[in-house]
Amino acid sequence: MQATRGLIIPAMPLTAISLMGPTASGKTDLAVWLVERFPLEIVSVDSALVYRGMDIGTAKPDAAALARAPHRLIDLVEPTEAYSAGRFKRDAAQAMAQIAAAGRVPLLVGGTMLYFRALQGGLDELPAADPALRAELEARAARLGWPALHAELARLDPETAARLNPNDSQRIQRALELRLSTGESMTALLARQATPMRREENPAWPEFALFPTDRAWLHARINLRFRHMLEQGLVEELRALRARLPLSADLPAMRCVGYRQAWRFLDGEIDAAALYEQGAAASRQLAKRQLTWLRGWTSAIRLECADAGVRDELARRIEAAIQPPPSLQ
RNA sequence: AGGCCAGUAGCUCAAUUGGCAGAGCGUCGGUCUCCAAAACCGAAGGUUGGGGGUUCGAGACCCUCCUGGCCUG
Repeated sequence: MQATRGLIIPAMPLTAISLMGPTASGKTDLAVWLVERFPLEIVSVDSALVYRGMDIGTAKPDAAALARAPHRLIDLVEPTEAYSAGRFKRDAAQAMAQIAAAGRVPLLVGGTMLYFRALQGGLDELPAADPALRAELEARAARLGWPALHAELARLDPETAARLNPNDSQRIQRALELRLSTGESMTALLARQATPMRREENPAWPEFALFPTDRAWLHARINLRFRHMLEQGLVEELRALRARLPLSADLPAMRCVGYRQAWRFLDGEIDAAALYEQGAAASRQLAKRQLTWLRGWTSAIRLECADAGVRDELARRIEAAIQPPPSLQ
């Protein structure tokens, strides 16, 4: 037990606090508010906020918010680059260590659920992505179709092929990539791992999830927010990025919600009305997938985010987590 | 006022000479081991504008009413 900044740290140190939630659920505002009241420091858990220059469409916190509450793991790479869950796991571990060394507790805030899972131990040690090999597989798929590559995978790694749909391009590509680069099947590589996938049953630190039960409420917020993004110049932001960087539509950054649709608008494929409709719809669908993750995330404490009292509720729980009752000390 | 065209799933539209009402998008649910704001899978949803008629059988043909659009005056 040690005293840090006047707080009693429990014998089992509090390594972090997670704040998860679907897009537009109010995570950032809440996190900034919490940082001003507790010895916390924000680590962004968001696969889109890592891209420099993509500010409007990702709802990146503005300068004022960042001044009040600095965020780690935003603006890490150019939109021409590909980030990854593996890299996030390393970057986040480093950020969390630095925050802990400074006597604060990392507040992990975001909606990229695979990244949260990776942090909780759900990513085994596997070779990183191989861009050249992926490009080769991509080219082959363009010629033969993904079902043909799925058939190939069925010969090289029957177990993995059996659980993948013949159209599941990304996972077929990943499994082939592993098999071709290491000579071993993904099945064999995973079987050798000492640490089984932990999933969400045994979190290493407290997890909170903003979970709106009223879908219409969330949809209204999403629609309004996307309209504001367009008014704030999402299209212009992308136009400038395209002028500055050698971007293409198939880059991960350009497949982000809003940017994909703005790209098609700039190319004249859709009009302004369709840009709004399709962008808002993509955002609603993202939220739905995030909610699907959260439903199965049984260890997280759910908070009704449409409720005005959510702030104080969360503050109370965080206070209790940071400073456990005397009986535990 | 008269004439013409249209009305089918939440939206946009298909449906052979009258023969089991479908698709895309959206919506909902799910999958998820280094692209995850990605990629993929599944489901629900219809008194075919209303009423009447012809027919073994009508989304389709006939009558009538309603609604929208266009043209003419």
